[in-house]
Parts: sequence; C-alpha cells; structure tokens
Amino acid sequence: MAAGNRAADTAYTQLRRMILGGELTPGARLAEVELAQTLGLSRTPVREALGRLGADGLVEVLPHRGARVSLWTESDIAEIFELRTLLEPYAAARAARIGVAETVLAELRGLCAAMETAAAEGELAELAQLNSRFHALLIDASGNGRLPAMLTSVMHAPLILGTFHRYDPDALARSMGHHREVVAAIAARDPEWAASVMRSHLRSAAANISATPREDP
Amino acid sequence: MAAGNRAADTAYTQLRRMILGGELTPGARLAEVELAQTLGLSRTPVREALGRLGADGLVEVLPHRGARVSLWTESDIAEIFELRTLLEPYAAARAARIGVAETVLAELRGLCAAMETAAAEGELAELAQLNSRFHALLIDASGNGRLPAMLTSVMHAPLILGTFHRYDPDALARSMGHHREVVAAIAARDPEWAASVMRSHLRSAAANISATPREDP
DNA sequence: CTCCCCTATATTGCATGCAACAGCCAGGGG
DNA sequence: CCCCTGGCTGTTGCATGCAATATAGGGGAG
Repeated sequence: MAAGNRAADTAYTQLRRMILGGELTPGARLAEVELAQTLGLSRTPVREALGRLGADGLVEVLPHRGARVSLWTESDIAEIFELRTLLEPYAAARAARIGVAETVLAELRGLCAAMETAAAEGELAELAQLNSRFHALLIDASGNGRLPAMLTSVMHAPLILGTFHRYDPDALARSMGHHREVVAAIAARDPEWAASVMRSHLRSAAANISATPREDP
Repeated sequence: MAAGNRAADTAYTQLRRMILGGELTPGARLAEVELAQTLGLSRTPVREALGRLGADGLVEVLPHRGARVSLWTESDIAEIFELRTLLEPYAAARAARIGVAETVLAELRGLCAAMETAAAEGELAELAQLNSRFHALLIDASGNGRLPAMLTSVMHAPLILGTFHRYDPDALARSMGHHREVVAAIAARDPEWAASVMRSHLRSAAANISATPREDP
C-alpha cells in the first residue's frame, strides 16, 4: 500500500510478512530493540511500523507495555466476515458499474487460473496469497479510494489461510468458481450479479469457518 | 479513541481539533518543527500524530515532502457517503439485534435533545459536534469492535458541518427526526427498522450535498 | 504461611543530533 | 531568449541518549 523505499516501510513489510507467515505467533511479545536488531534497523522505524500494524489490527499496542501479536477469537472472525460481506459485494458491484480495464480483467483471470492450479496441487499457502491479491485487486478496481485502506484491517491472510485449511474439495471448487463468476459478472458490467456472487463467496467461507470446530495447524 | 496521557496522543487530538475546527485549512502545509513548537513538544510525537492522521485520511503525507491537510473533492465526499450508507445501517441493525443498555439509550436520547436545541438556535458547529458523538456512540453500540476504527476515516466532522450548512429548516427537522427514530428502533430491538431509518438519514444527507452546488463558509 | 509494599530492572516514550533527499535559484550553454 | 545543470537550503527520516513508567521479585509485617 504505502511502499516507499524508506526503512519504516521495510520494517512494516517485514513484520507484516513475519506475522502473516506464522513466524511470529499470536500473543508473542514484540520488543522494539529485539526487532530492531533482527531487522538491522533502529528503534524509530520499527516503532512506526508497530504503530501502523496496530492501526491495521494485526498487533495490539498497550501504552508503556509494548506490542503483542493480536490473537483472534471466534467472534473477532465473525465480525470480520460480517464487514467483508458488507463491503466486498459493494466493491464488486461498483467495479461492475464503472467498468474495469481489460488489462485488469486479464490479471484477475490470471489469478483465477493460478489459484485453480494451486488448489489442485494442495498448495494452500500459495492459494491464500493469490486469493488475497485477487480480492485486493478487485477492491482497487472498485474505484472507491477509501475502500482499500478500510479493508486492510480485515483482509488478514492468516484468516483466509485458516479458511482454506478447513475447506473440503467441493467447497474449494465452489470457491474457485465464485472467483471466476465474479470476474464474469464484472466483465458483463452487471453490478447486481457481481455483488450477489461475492456475497455468496463470503457467506460460504464464513459458514465453513463456523461449521468446523477449530483446527490450528 | 486511543487517548492515553501521552504526548503523542495530545498532539493527535490537538492537530485533529485544529484541522476539524478550520484553524488549519485544507491544503495547508504541516511542517514538523513548526507544529512541535506550537504544541510545545518535540518532533517525535508530532510525527507520530501526523502518521495517524494520515491513516485517518485527514492529512496526506508524501515521502520526504511533508504533510498537507487533505482537500476533498466532490467525488471524495460521494465515496465517503457511499461507505457510510453501507456501514452505519449495519451498525444500527446490529445494535438493535444485540440490544443496548438503558444507560446508552438515555445518552442517545440526551444527544437528540441537545441536537434539537442546537438546531433551533442555529448553532450548527455545536450541532455537528453532537451529531458526531451520536453516530460514534451508535457505532460503538453495534458491538462490532472493528467498526469504530473503520469509520474514523470517513466520519470527519467538517463534512458533516458542511452538510448542516446546506440544510434548509425542513431538512434539518427531518434529520433530527431520523435520530429520534433510530433510537426508537433500537429500543424496540427491530434491526430492519433501525437500518432503514439510518439509510434514509444518510441518503437524505447525501442528496442534500449533491443538490446544493457548493458554498464554502 | 500469606499478603502487601517497596525497590530494582527492563522497556517504552520523548528529545535531539546527524544524514539523506527534494525543491529552488543562479549560472552557463545552446 | 530559453533550457538545462549544478550547488544550496530547508525539510524529512533515522539513530541514539535520557527520562518515565510498568512489572517482577524479594523482604517484612501481620
């Protein structure tokens, strides 16, 4: 999102990757000096990065007590999916309404294909990454400039990854089909269709999560 | 929102107040040293505050080029109202569904009364403040912990103030009536009703904005 | 033996010095 | 006369020193 070549940005990116990659487990304490040494930076950019991650909801910062990686309860996840179910269908509909450049459509289709192969080969981590990019691209295509920033706080990939881990093959195939169908609806410039498919997509994901008890890898 | 007694928080609050109060006009340059001297602080907390305000969308920070107060185009305002129209009815419905403590209902009613007197006396700035608190309280009452942070980026009071300036007496009375009705719907624990009223409330505001050409005070 | 308070320590938060980068004005060349 | 280039200045960005605060552990009183 905000990716200058500054040290604070690299700190942000690295920490984000570490958290999302599971290298930093939820609840883990994040000491500024330790992170600074690990990243080869000073405390200042690390501190700024922690602040941004706190705004994103990925870490929680307590005054004078430092930062910890956020841990998610079932109700947190439910809240997040409620918001996504609200915002992403809107994004899809808006993209369909205002129209999307052919190059972007091609990129979306490419991501669909990549996701399908990743799903077929059981590469769930790869799939989660591609899925995030797909949704992010679609949100950008909505043309509402405030939407991407809003959704960063609820588009955390570990949740998606967890979702995919709980999918059975049929649900996975449905999910891939949804992606294809959203792109088709946008290409057809049918907002209602696009929103409807996206809603189905997210509701099915949410249903999958609440159905499966809990199974942390 | 995040209000410890730290210097960075006071810087954030002060700057926010300055911008929202019109003391810092849109487009104005925000030099760190100057602000630090004005607020009697060092550059560090000022810098952190600017970062947060940037995340809120109130200022835009350009790498190595400093921060400026954001200026809003008509389409920005339209985007913001689209998102509010999406999220706030959801918040109202959720509050109605999960129920709201009687103390909170009393507070909401108190704000309604205060807004009505402010409207009667033409105290539009006061009205805008009260209005913001009313909506913020309702968003908190939704029980979705991520919603308040999401909406800070679109709940900027100057927009609301501008909205009120364009209201004619009838529209103003309708707006006050909407507030009362939302509280009633929540008290009656009727989600559909609450969402519907809130949607009307926001659509009428948006209509008012797009109808009136432009009239900066 | 248990509970409370007090001190020691580690960490955050703030201030400030130094380096790097963007913008600007002057000077020279075409 | 205009454009381009080079240094100069003011700002941001980063590093680090110092002060303030929360936590943990031990010692004393009940």
